[in-house]
Amino acid sequence: MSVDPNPPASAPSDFIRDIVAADLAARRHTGIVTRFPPEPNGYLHIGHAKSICLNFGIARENHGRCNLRFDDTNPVKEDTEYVDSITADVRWLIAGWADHCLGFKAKGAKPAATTHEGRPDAHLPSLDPATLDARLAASPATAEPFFASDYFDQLYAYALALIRQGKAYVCDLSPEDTDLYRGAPDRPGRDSPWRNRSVEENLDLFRRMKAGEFPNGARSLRARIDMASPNVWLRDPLLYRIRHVPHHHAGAGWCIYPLYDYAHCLSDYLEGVTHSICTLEFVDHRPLYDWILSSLDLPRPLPHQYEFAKLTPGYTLVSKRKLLTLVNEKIVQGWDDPRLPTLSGLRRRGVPASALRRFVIGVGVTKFDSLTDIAVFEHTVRDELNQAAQRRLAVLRPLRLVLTNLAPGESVACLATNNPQDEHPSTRTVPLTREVFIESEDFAEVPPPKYFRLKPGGEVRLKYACIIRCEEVVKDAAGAVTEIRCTADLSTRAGEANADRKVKGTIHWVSATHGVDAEVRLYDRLFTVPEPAAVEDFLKVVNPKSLEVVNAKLEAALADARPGERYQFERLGYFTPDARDSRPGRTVFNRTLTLKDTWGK
RNA sequence: UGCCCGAUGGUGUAAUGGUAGCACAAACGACUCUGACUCGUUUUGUCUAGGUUCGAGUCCUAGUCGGGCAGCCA
Repeated sequence: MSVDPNPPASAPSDFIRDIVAADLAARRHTGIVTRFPPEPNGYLHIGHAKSICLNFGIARENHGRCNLRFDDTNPVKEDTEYVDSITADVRWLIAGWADHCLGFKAKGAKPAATTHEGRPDAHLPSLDPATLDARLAASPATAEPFFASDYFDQLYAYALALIRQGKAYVCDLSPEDTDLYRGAPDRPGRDSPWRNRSVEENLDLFRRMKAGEFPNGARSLRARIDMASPNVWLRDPLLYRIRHVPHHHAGAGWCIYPLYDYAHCLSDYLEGVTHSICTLEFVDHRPLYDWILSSLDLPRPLPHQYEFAKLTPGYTLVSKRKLLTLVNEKIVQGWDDPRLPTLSGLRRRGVPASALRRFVIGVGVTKFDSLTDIAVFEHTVRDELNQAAQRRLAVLRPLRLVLTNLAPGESVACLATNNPQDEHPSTRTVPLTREVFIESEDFAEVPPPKYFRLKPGGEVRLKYACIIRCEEVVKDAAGAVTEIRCTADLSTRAGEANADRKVKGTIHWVSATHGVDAEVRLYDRLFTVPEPAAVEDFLKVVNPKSLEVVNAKLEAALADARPGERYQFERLGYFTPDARDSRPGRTVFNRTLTLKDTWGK
């Protein structure tokens, strides 16, 4: 026996992981199965990332699995477009981290009738995740995520069983009357007049509901629990409603659809889920989750529900409805707009999945609703990108600068470091020419205090090149600066006699003759306040400067940058080619984040 | 005036009856061919009141404050 020389650094611990560990220690389960259960009615966002990382994280720490399951019990709001985007987003987020825990099933598979310890059962475990990748690579059409709608037959059978036990009944109350009979949180409800129908009548009516004999809303199947319960979710909650609409995954065979509370716990059971982790608003539903499962004669260990506080990051929104408003009102340009906290938006913006994971894992898991400082997220992204991003020179707002002592055709080769964070950094050559562009804010005719960039008569170093002195400022008729004329001291280049001469400022630049033009999109926070969700009209606090488009000058090496690559434009920030709008020969860059700026503006 | 959940620096969290720690943020300083990175220093905290205990952020009681719950949404 040897001790692991490299135990995982600070393995995360929280109240849910403690429960999982205790369950394992007590041998309540032989393996851990979690699930991530989105409804396919919108795009995944950073809040979902926390849930994904929690569920997949627990699976990977315990050599378990996490099933991706679509909670698709309401066909009127759902669409396969979302199934596809959600599947892609999840796989992107966990790639290289928890792929080996991803629970998928064989395409078209449904729960199989089995027996467990001599008792009848139904079960749909996941495919072995270890072979899933190979399977998907060889034949993508043979595996798919789980769908609650694949359990409709089994769920129907369970409903019949509940009816036979007198634990469910068909209710003829209209939706309005159902509301009235439910009472209020501080006032008990009243029994439905249909609560005491015979088992035979309930069976007959429920079969006829399924057969399509009744219109939408005419009847429902309800659990028979307690109309006076202080917990409103126990006041004979609906199990099935009538909806004469086809289903995007299950097809046209159904006109009754189960509700969340009924479908979710049983879906967990059918898949062999051990720990069903959801957000705080479901705490009140837990007794119902347990009631349904314990009311049926289920032979395998029952899953249990645990709740945690969802992630609420500052300066943004994570409400599907409000996100949809931003998209529909054209405040942003789609679900994958880089300003949105959607996973597709963050990906397009250039945020690495690894940084997103580190962030959502780092905020911790508690039962306390909190507002997470977006600076923590930004710090995490900068930290990852600082390590990984290649450095390049780019000028966002060009100002022409002429080096008067260089000849017009002259080109001085300068060695630039690709990434100083690398242990053995590689280099590239950038050409210094008579005319270059510098950042217009790196010159000030009347410099503010402590300004150590270029000013009349002042000196500054051109990064990777040499020290220059500002000799002359050229202006147009309106008095605006159009050109700076300087002399270059080539003896201060690396390797030359005066290479070590110090000047306070170093600025970036791009050769006017070798540089290329590019559209660069400068993104900023979408909202001007830390908690836009708390504002009456969130559209009033949209940041009018959340996107600025500039025509930038880039060093030539950037001409064939590809989507997926990430760069640091020195002294400016992190940028990535836009995957949607870039064309060969015309790369569009998105700014992921600026560099931290302790000098301020 | 029902039920449920919660409360630790500015923010997010850790401490599982025994030294209140970490990260971010902020401030100052060092370094610097990125005002980045890195490094150093500093500021700020257990909601209140009782109780149990040698000892309480932790356990108990009461209160205060905050959040959730009355979809045929999830």
